[in-house]
Amino acid sequence: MAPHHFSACMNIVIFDLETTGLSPSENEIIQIAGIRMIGGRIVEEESFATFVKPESRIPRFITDYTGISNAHVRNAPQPANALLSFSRFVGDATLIAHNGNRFDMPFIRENCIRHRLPVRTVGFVDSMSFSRKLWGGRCGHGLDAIMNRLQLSDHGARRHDARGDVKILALAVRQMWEQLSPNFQHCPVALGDGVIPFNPY
DNA sequence: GCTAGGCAGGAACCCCTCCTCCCCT
Repeated sequence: MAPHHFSACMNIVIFDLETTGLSPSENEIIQIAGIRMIGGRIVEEESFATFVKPESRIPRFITDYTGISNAHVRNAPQPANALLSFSRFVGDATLIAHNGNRFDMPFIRENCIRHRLPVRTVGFVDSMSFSRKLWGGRCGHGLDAIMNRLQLSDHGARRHDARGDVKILALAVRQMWEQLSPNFQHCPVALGDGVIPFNPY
């Protein structure tokens, strides 16, 4: 089997979560979306998206922010099932999320604990690292700032819906990666670890 | 009309610790 850091750059899943708030220990996941990128090519037809049914109601300000209402999640899978589906989609890919070191990965980890899901380790890269490496520490590294610098439009995607954000993030990652390592032969920023549910199938 | 938790980078300083800001919903 190829070393982890090699396959890491070939098979990537860029993903995003929408939640009921900012605290991984207090708040709940309401949407997961992912899109695959192989060798720098975004594979649109290999996309993943699901709403997730939270135990509590979605606060009004979250519905205003994300466009996701209680009606959207009424018949959605429970968190454990949604996370297991996501894990199957991920396979042995390396994950990328924006500010995922502090937000998305802790949310997944907390949910695995909360719902007693066994976990497995996957490679993880925070896409903010690409921006810091390219543009340094003085400018902003939020997705909006990166979109502006790359002159990326939202391509009609709805911002703050995971399906829209993940498409935009994939384009941004592809461009930033290309500027740092044009052949996509290696990952130009630090590769870390994360956990997602272990899926027995 | 509204909220909250924490990593990483930089400074100051010699190797860690502290601080502040950022960014995600």
